[in-house]
Amino acid sequence: MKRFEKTSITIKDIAKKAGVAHSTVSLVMNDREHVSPKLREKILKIANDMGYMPNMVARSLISKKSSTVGVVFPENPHFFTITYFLMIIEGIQNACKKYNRALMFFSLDQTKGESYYQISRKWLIDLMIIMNVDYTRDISKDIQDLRDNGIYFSFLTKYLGKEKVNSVCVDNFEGVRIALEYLASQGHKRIGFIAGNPNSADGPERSEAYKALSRKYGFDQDDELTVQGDFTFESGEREMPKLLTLKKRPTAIFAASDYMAIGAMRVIKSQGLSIPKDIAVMGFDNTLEAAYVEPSLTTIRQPLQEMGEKAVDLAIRSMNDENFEPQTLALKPELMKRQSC
Amino acid sequence: MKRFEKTSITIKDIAKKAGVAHSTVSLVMNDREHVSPKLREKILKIANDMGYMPNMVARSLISKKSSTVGVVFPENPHFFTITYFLMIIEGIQNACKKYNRALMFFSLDQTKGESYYQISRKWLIDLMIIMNVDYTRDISKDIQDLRDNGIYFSFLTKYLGKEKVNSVCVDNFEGVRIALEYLASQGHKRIGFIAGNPNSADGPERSEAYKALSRKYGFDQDDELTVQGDFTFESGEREMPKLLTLKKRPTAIFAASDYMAIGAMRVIKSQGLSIPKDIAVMGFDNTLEAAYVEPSLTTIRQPLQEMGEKAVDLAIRSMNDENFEPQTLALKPELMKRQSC
DNA sequence: AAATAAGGTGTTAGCGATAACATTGACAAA
DNA sequence: TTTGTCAATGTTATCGCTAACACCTTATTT
Repeated sequence: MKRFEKTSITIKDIAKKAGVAHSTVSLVMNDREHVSPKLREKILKIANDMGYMPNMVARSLISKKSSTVGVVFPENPHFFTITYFLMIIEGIQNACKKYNRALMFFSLDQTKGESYYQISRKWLIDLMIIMNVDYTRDISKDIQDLRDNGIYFSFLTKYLGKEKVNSVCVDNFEGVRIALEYLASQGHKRIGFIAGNPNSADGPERSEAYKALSRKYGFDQDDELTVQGDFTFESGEREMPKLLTLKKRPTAIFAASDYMAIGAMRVIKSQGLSIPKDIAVMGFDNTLEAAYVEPSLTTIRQPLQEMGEKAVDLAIRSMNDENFEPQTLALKPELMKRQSC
Repeated sequence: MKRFEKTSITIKDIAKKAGVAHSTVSLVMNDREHVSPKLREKILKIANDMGYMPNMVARSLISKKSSTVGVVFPENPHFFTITYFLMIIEGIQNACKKYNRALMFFSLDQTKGESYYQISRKWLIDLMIIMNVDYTRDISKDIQDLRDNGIYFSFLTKYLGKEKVNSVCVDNFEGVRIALEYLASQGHKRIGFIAGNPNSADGPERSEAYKALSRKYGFDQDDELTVQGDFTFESGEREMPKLLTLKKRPTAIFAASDYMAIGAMRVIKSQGLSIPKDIAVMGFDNTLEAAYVEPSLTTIRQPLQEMGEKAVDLAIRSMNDENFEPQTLALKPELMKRQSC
């Protein structure tokens, strides 16, 4: 055995020292029955004295599952600097602590060409959180593969496919309603709307909610009041001038994301206009930056940490309960009153 | 074999189909020699057709190393919402892509009581990035354990112990110099300094640089011009009033972190004072928020992404080259001129 | 033409753990 | 005493993969 110069303490070492079979040690380590309390004590003591650490990899191999949570996130090169995702990850991390699992990250970019299932199999991950869905490709097959192989997962964002899957999202309709109600209560009647990424799940949903509700609240219905962004700061900066140069300027702007709202604010301020006196601005998400901008951004809070945590919870429940029906959790948003409205 | 109902494609399946031994398939999969090009082609084709994915866990077990990078981060409960760390993680993530490794996260909180080495052994991680060091406990032993067991690692922040280890940090002295030079060039002579966490590596270093250089640039030397923060927003908010109520008010504030600078700015603005007209503010770090606050924060940029990437690079080099001397990389900071000065 | 080298490929033994199954032994029932 | 039962352990076979080594071909050398 010269191949491995250094070997760490294994159950065999413990077994030898305790004068028992290694399988007995395994039973003790897994808190299973059929071991007398006295022997159990003895083995635990020896294991502790020797500084035994279970080898999770060996465990994973035999059990065909690693006790990790795999998070698959989008191809976006600057994923990690988007605080929106970060706050979700914090929630996932909390859940991992709770369930005593390690956390692994996969960017689809990195694993180019590999499907969710392939990633999971490669690393024996039995629990996946899929952070967004690229709706330009069909993922029914991916889902089927995961299902067929006993891999439990949740989507983070609403899943738009036909399948019943675990997914956690925010109640966009309610969020938009709260936002518009607040704007209405402030006396606004003419609202500019900056829509979000049409290829996402949230973008169209918020747009539709806006369309439906703006009528209800008696806002002006001109088409030119809606411009198309993609959730990014830059798109807010790009689209805002279109709204500012309208013959009849809106008195308030509702952006489908904080980033777009912040981009829009920058344009508004650069025109020498005052927020909220000349134009009020309302965002959506409550990312970290919302509290830091000047004036601070009134926005709709998504419970992002909670969403991350719940996504893991759902997947765990699916795993533990055969009969658990995959479900979509739409969490309630909340109005964050700040200075921009 | 009823224990495992479903089995995914293994090298044995491929070997059987190709009519060779599974070890030959292994050679092909690992791009090793001693396989004729023709056979290699054939095996690769079959593997591809069957949708073969190597089982990284089995690979890890036999080779005693998983091709992952383990990132150990501090106990801080809100770690993930601190953009400072996030930008570093983005760099680490980039490096992982480069070296084709997966990324695992461990919060020390989660793995309470486990040492760096124990974590690494548990998951067979042979490459670790240690995100901060709690200098209140001795980690010489941890380092020795890692070394003894062939685990390569880098610290992210300057390592203050005696051992020679890989570590990546920013050149704090140079950063402070650039900051103070700029303030001096703006005509400031009376500068308030908000110091950072004294238990970190960066805090004291920046304080000392400030002490040494403020004299050189001819700034006022009153002790009361320095207050003690801990890098957080709250500490900036807490300490700023002490500087504002000095008999002779400073004309500029230099905070050892952006978060403290932003906290200080909030206090200054709440007093009806104008930034930078009444008081200029200079930060340190260039976290995401610096660009969003109003007025935007002039600060010293730490190349955070680059630091994360370099930390992995160093560890990899240690691994690949027996003779590579562990080293400390002090990256050059950069002045980000914005509106607050 | 025989000996040697060198390239390909198969055989086999683990890595550290779990789990099915076999075995042992103590104690109760017959 | 004999048999049966069941709890407590031991034996052994994998998990999917890598690597040492044996073996069998072919080229190359003399």
